Amino acid sequence: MDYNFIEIERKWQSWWAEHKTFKAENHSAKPKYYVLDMFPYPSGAGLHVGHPLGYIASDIFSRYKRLKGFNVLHPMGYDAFGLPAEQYAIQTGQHPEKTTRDNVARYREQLDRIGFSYDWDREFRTCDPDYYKWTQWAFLKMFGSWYDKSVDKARPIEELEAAFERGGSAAVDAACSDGPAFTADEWKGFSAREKSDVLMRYRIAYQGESTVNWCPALGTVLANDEVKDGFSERGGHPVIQKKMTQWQLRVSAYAARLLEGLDRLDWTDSLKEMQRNWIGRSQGAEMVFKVECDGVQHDVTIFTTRADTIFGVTFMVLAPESEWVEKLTSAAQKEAVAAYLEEAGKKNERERIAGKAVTGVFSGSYGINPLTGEKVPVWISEYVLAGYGTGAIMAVPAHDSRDYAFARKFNLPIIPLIEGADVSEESFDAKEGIMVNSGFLNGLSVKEAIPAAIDYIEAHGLGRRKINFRIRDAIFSRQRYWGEPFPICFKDGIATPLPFEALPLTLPEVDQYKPTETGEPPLARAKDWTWDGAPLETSTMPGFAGSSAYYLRYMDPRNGEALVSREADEYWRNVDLYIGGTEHATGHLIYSRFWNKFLYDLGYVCEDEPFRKLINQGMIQGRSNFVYLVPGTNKFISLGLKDRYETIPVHVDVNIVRNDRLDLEAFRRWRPEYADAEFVLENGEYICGWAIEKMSKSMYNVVNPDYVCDTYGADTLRLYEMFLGPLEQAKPWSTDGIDGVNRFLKKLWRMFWDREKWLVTDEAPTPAELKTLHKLIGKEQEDIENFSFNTTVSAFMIALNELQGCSKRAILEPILILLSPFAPHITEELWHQLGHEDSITWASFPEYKEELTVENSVTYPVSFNGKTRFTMDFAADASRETIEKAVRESAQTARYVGAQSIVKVIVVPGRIVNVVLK
RNA sequence: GCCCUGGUGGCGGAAUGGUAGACGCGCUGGACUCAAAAUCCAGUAUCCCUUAAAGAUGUGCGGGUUCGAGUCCCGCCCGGGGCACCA
Repeated sequence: MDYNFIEIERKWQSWWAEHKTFKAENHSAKPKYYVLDMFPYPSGAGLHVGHPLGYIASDIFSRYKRLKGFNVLHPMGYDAFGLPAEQYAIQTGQHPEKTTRDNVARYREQLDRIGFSYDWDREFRTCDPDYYKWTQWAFLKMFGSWYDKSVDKARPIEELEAAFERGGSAAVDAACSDGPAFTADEWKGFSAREKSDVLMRYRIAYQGESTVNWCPALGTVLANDEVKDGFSERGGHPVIQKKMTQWQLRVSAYAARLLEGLDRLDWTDSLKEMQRNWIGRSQGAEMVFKVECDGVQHDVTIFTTRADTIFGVTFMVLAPESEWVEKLTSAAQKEAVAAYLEEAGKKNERERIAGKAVTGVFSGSYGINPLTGEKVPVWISEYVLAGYGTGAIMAVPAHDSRDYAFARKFNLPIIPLIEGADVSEESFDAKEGIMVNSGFLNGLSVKEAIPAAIDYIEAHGLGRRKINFRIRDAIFSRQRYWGEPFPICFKDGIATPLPFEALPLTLPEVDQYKPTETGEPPLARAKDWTWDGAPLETSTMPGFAGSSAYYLRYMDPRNGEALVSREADEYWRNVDLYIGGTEHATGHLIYSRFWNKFLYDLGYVCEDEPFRKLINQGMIQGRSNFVYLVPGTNKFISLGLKDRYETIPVHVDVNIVRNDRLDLEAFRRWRPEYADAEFVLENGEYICGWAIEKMSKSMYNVVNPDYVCDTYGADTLRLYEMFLGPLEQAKPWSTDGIDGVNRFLKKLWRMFWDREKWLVTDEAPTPAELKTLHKLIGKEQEDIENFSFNTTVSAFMIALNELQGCSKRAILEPILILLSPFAPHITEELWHQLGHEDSITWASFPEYKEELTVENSVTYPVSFNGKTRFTMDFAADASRETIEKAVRESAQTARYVGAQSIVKVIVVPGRIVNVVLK
């Protein structure tokens, strides 16, 4: 019998499906383990070999955990709302639902071929109304909640109204947008419209005006994480800053908890660091500067992290968008300021970043340094951001490089405050040194001076300690069709939530998927897009809405009454292992944590962090191949000879190259223009050049997993992707070496079969064979737990080499179990051939016996200077010569260390390998 | 600029502070074969050298700690990723 992987893989894939082998029950006596992949967006291009890397790793771990006796939840689904399907719809008129369904079907087919152990009964798409009902539900809950800072959690909005009733806005300490304070009586006197406006400033999902990223080409707003360097992440279109009223999520209210929660997570340092940067906590002080403008006094609050440098303030700066600008512009400067604002407003974000030009204008007003009483001019400049802190700063050019550049440009004074700091060429930004020119702070180090300055400021009522976060609220509406509709209508212009019974509010049909002529979102095209006579919201939710709580839905995917039942939630709790790429560090992984914490506050889920352990699989890059064309001819030169000709490199499809050798016939067939290509060969072969590039169609380096499954089988693909290198490291795909793992599987097969002859016997294994087996068991266990899958595969190869010719059931059976997470098909087949009825999935991981793996060794006492000083362990086969030499050398070593402290020296032929000290 | 990462043969990559280069690919030679494929066996860091033995040199660079450093410490260089007028 031959190793016919095509037949074997097909057979077991359908067997698993029929027997629902991987169905997870929500009740079990076994301990639970939840393994999740970041679900894919089903694009039209299908999967390439890079996609399954993380899926294979998580599948191996799932199967391993099952062998270890866990009840494993390992689900899969699709993040199906999104831009590409919509843009395809705009071009072709095809409904995104249809495109999505087709793409999902193709993904499913490709995934099925790799033999994943998903519980497909739990599959869903985020665009299924049964699913997005719960996305809409969560939104309504956020709409109906506010954030109480005094207890640090979200609470129902009714409780806020009650508090206003009792004591007005002063009665609560809430995370909210800016607005005027009011008393209980004023609240009671407000109209319905006014009350609604006030509450909107407090809601966790709220509508508010802010500067947003507007992408004209896409016709929609984007969240901060969807913009990279001033261009949209999807499509790469320019993005501009625009003030607009949009739905937003008050993520900023959770900033401190999102930051603090990271300490309890088993994530990589780099990913935690990315989130920390994104959240951007900074500790400092708010200080009030009196500012006089045309004889009128104002109190302007600034934020600084360097309160110690207050004696070096030589000017103040306002952000152009700051509301202070209008109040603090003097009559004399009005024109100049207006001109500056207009100029600044024209620039888009990209130019602002790229230019980094120092620009600004004098406002005409002067502030008073609260400590020195000194008068300093107030300037306006775009280097100060309106959205951070208070939108106003005190400038200390001697110790802040941005202030320094500004001071130089506009000739403002620079006062150094740190002993020995030379500020003639550049500012001294470091937080070290001894303070000078700083009144009561003189003589303190910077680290002492910062708290001392803040203490002084607080004691004199000039300001207070303050922690600022960089993270902004998430813009939650998109002017697009293919997303969740908002369950919100506008009754008399007041945003009103739809009742729960109205969910899911399904997407209406529209005749076209693009915005209307007047620039309204596509949903404005829908007929009768109203609820109870009131117009419905026409924007839809962003992509991250559907992916923020999907891990909860897998626990209980068909529940019509709740996102997840309390029972299911309390059983599965949260994700034990989450595998996916780093690209979601500041998007999905922040939003999910926020969303989960919100649901936790309201008591819908029992864990406040969704993903306990997270592993980032590295990206698989493409390995492109080149042929070298002599321009103007049809002649191609092999790599080693190309320098003898004038050539240009041309990308060649990697699928017709093996081990950098070009398949000449396939090349001639590849393109009509190459049909009569000529080749200059070396040693009868055409050697291609290569380069590591992103895997993409245009570079002809895309490798489809189907191709690998056809030629080598899914088991080879799985093993090979793991063998390629460490899971978390980015690495190029190359098919070089795939033969090696394929050979390994064939070798395994031949331990069972010699052509038609069944080889397995019930003979008892030798000690050496047992030693090999137990070495393998120990190594497997350790490496899998550490996600070191590449060395695990190596360990199998070593074991098989050592066990050559051994066809004993007592050895082969445990090996099949060990290997089954990696190569489930071949092991399942051989397992059944050994006479088992049940799936290998339900076998137990073999028990590890350490005593069977200890190296044979002989212990000798070593004496010198007439005394036995220590013992040495030698390999059993070490020669007399070796031993004598080792003793001589170790005696020298012993003198260095002091012989008494040596307990033993382990020696293998030739050299001392281990000196064990007491 | 700041923060993560990583740097080891021809290639992918192994190495709790203890024989550097496991395992695989590739390459060389051999066996089997009419021949090839498949399979199996042996060799394969560099230098010196006909070869071997024996040396010497070797983990980006320069120092240090240690009986002993790819691994730990200090200072650089280079690649990959993230953040960035965030006061």
